[in-house]
Amino acid sequence: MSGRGQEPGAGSAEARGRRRGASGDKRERILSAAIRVFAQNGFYSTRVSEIANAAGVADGTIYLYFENKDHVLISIFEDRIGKLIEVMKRTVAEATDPREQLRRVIALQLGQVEENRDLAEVVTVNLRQSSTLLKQYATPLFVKYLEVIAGVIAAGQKQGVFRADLSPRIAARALYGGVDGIMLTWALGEPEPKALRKAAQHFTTLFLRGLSPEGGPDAG
Amino acid sequence: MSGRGQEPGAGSAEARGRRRGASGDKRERILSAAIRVFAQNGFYSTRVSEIANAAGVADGTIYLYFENKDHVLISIFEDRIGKLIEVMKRTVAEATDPREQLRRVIALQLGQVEENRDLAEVVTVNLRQSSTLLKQYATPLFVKYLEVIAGVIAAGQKQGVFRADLSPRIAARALYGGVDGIMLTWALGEPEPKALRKAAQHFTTLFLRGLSPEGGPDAG
DNA sequence: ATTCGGGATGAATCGCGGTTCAGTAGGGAT
DNA sequence: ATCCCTACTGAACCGCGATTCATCCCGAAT
Repeated sequence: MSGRGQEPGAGSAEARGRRRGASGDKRERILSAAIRVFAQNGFYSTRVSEIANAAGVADGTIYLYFENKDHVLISIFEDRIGKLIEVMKRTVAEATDPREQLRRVIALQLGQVEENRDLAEVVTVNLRQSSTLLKQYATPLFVKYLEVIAGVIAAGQKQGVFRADLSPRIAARALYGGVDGIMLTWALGEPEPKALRKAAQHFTTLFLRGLSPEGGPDAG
Repeated sequence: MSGRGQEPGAGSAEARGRRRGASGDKRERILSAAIRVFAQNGFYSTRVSEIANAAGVADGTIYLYFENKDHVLISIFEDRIGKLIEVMKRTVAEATDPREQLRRVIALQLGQVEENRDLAEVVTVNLRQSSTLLKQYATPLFVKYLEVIAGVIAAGQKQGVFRADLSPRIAARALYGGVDGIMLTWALGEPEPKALRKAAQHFTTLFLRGLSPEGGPDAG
């Protein structure tokens, strides 16, 4: 929030790879450690020293790379979710049939999650922490996400492959909610990856069927 | 967590209505004040003194009725969500057609929420706070909720009004997730009650259509 | 009128943990 | 070999806020 923050390694030194081996990726190490411990304990129950410990750095080092504890979480959103949205846009662009696009979106999302259970937990759980600051950063990303989905649905409606009497934005929320609900129960519960894939399968079927205009059956 | 906690007013005195007017409902006053401020600031950002202030009692009074701050939140879940589940069971029992049952469940839930936006925010946001303690109390309730829904869906499948190739439990999660997603965006966003009702309408349509076995169209 | 008992009060306590910053270390330049 | 520069360290600081408890208050009982 202040105005300091010249992160180390931002200068020319970093570019030519300084220090032991671990120097350049310290920020990254901290972020991924933070994901791990936030997933484990939740944001508020996590001590900065725990993040430092998990990352193998000193407490103070965190503050060389992040303004404060809040910004560690914020950076997780910006880095990881931002990337996810980009990937999602690209994935959508790879197909033309809106049904196929939705299938891919769901698969992508739950697939990502499968590889990174901790990130899933951080996202589903901590997106909701109500600090005004976090809302401020998370909400725009969330909206952007919804817009991508809603866009696909609207396009499908225009093409006539989806029923037109549903609001794309509401349907997008439902899609988000469904995926999120599945992620949540998976993140909290049984770690079997099979379960997740099956759930994705069923949910896709359910959702596409829900959007289908007439008697046209559909499945993933 | 210890073993003290003889809450005041638990004895005979309370039964015959003691003290000013406000005595017997103090616990209730605290709970509803807590819902208000938790919704506003989130659990962790809320000071106990803020709850006390909002309830019009002294800080220490909170501890006459609740073991600690955690238990205030836990009590909200037990009181409010427990009641919601009871009401839901009764609502389900009022209808026989599974489709109608689901319609009512969705309407009930979003209806409740409409009357009590703060509770909605507390539930959607704080159910996820990751303190082990909270999980311990919230998860069983959550499971119970899912079981009610899954039961309705399974019954519908047996009767042949829902497609049988979807796991009732997964569908239940999707229902939960969808409702939750709608609640979330509503709680965070525009306060128009119209929007919520419309969303409920659309979601019901989407979901029932998704469950429909053949070309049988369906709507709420 | 006085005493009794328990609910209510809220200022003081006390531990916790985010943040700081004086000091360390090590690589490069000379 | 020495100096310099900067990333890094981690012990100490300090404010915050949950919790406590000595005290007050008020209705009831006698």
